[in-house]
Amino acid sequence: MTVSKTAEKSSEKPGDAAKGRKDATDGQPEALQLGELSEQLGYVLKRAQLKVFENFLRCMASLQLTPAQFSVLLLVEKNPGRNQTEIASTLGILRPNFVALLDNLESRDLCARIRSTNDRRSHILVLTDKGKAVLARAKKLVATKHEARLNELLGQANREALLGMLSKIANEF
Amino acid sequence: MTVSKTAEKSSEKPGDAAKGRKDATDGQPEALQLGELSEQLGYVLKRAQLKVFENFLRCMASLQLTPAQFSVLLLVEKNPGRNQTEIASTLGILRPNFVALLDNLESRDLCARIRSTNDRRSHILVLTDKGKAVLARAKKLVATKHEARLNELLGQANREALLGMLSKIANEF
DNA sequence: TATAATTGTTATGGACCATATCAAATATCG
DNA sequence: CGATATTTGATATGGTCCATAACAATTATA
Repeated sequence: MTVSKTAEKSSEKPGDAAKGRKDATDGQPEALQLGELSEQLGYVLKRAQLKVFENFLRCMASLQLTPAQFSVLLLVEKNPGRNQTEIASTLGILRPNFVALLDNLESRDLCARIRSTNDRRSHILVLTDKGKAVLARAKKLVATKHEARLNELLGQANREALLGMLSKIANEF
Repeated sequence: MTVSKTAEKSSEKPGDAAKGRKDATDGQPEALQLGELSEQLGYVLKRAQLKVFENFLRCMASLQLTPAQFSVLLLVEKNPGRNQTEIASTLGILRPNFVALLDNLESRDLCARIRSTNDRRSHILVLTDKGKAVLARAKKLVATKHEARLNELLGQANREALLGMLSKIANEF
């Protein structure tokens, strides 16, 4: 299969260069070739993560919860009575950076710091009633708007397989 | 190494609370329950992404290339003769933030900005010889150290399935 | 030709992440 | 017991990445 006879090497491959791209006279700007980039797991992983977070924020707009805040509420609900260091470290948040995050949640009356009676250095974390209520609504939003859309896109089985592989990477890589 | 056998059992449920966790007398700090967090795709996705980037940086330590820098080199190699706006935007990098990134690569003589003769506003991007050589070595490192480890962890078929699903999310979500 | 749009760039502010340091409280050990 | 070390929450600070506004030079458009 001989492709073309005259214009074989004569320029106009998608990215030729400084002398001859005429978008003005021509048509579209000719999309770039991603090439090996689309095979790089790190690249695709990052882009997918950004999309998922973006969608998460949209779904949670009415509750004004970021992914990090949501994860804190979830973890405190599941582990009431733990202190800041424990909650922060299992989320991979450094203690200094956890302070402002908690200040925010506490100022919105979603969770509370309680001085521990055992160890008066530490602050025990608990959800307030409002925090529990907001979290319940957040869970519903995530399930119906966020995760549902992922299921729709990938299918239930694929979504679970994806979760399993990502967990493996997160834990064993 | 005398193991005290008296305080073996403490009858504490994992998250009991402010009245009675005695790590001092007891054993381990009792790991927290992730609960629904481990089912949140966004959470697992983010953690996996961090792990993958971290490993990428380790593999590239000898070449001092970040994921972003590597992606720029890959894209410029595949699309020589494009300007900054085109390269940056297909990578999701805003033009202002792309300047410093390019300054870095250019100062290391990995790529070059060339004033276009068509449009003297734009800078055409090309890899230098050194840039091509470094990128070739980088590709080898990524293939043998980075992606190989992922294949080892997931298996070839699963790795490809993972890539496919992430691409779907990145593009269609 | 006058006006609008584009390109690379600078300046700037916000969000997130990491380290050092501190006071208060507790643990450890002589 | 008491001196020292460690832990906890907190502050200060710096780095990186991300986003917006603005600008000069250049090009496109009305």
